[in-house]
Parts: sequence; C-alpha cells; structure tokens
Amino acid sequence: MNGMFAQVWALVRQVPPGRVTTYGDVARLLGNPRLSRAVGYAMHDAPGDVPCHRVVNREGGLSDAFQPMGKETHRILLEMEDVPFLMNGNVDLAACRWEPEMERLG
DNA sequence: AGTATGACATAGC
DNA sequence: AGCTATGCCATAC
Repeated sequence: MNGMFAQVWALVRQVPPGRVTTYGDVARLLGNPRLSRAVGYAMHDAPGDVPCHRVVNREGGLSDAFQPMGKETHRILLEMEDVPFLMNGNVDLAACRWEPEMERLG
C-alpha cells in the first residue's frame, strides 16, 4: 500500500469522467517527472476501481496493451464519457486534459 | 546482488 | 513532419 503504485492509483482515481491525464502529468504530480514509465506499470497492476482508461500518453494516444482488451475497449470507455477525439484517433488533450487545479477551483 | 523489461518522454536527425 | 536513438527509473526474475 505504501508503494508508489498506490499513489498513482489514488491520483488516477481523482480524474473525473470526461477528462483524461497523461503518464507524464501523473508522474509530475507525484513529484518525479521521470516516473512516467512506472506509471504505466502501475496501470498494469491497477485494480478494477481505477479508471486507467483515463490515462493516455503525451500525444493523447491510447495504449497498445490495455488490459481488458486492446485500444478498442479503451476508446469505447472514453467515448462513453464524451471524451473528445481528434481526427487522427487520439484524444483531444487540449479540450479534456485534467488539471488538479480544476479540483481546487471547482 | 545484477540484469532485463516496459500502458513514457525527450532529443537528434 | 516523422522516424530512430537514448535517458530514466520502478518492478520482476
């Protein structure tokens, strides 16, 4: 529980529906911008209550190794939350990227 | 212990 | 603008 995975999961759980965050952002929020890769590991071990589908890479691209299924499920889950996609099939980060400051402001 | 792996990110070319 | 190479660091074995 004290591991960094739990920390990552806790953060990802704070991402509201319709918003997404990136591995790098999560890593930065944890205090180490270099932990972006470890964040991916945390996603692999993430329990079901963690909305790992709301985590995408810097380009807004989906993961090649999403657990339940491939990118297909990943995209479906995001679409269900009305997450905007770009023409290239990536998430529109500019429109739905989650920032912790938003939580404070309300 | 040390080596290998990887759901990323960045720098060069 | 798109591809290749390198860095980085927590887990797994």
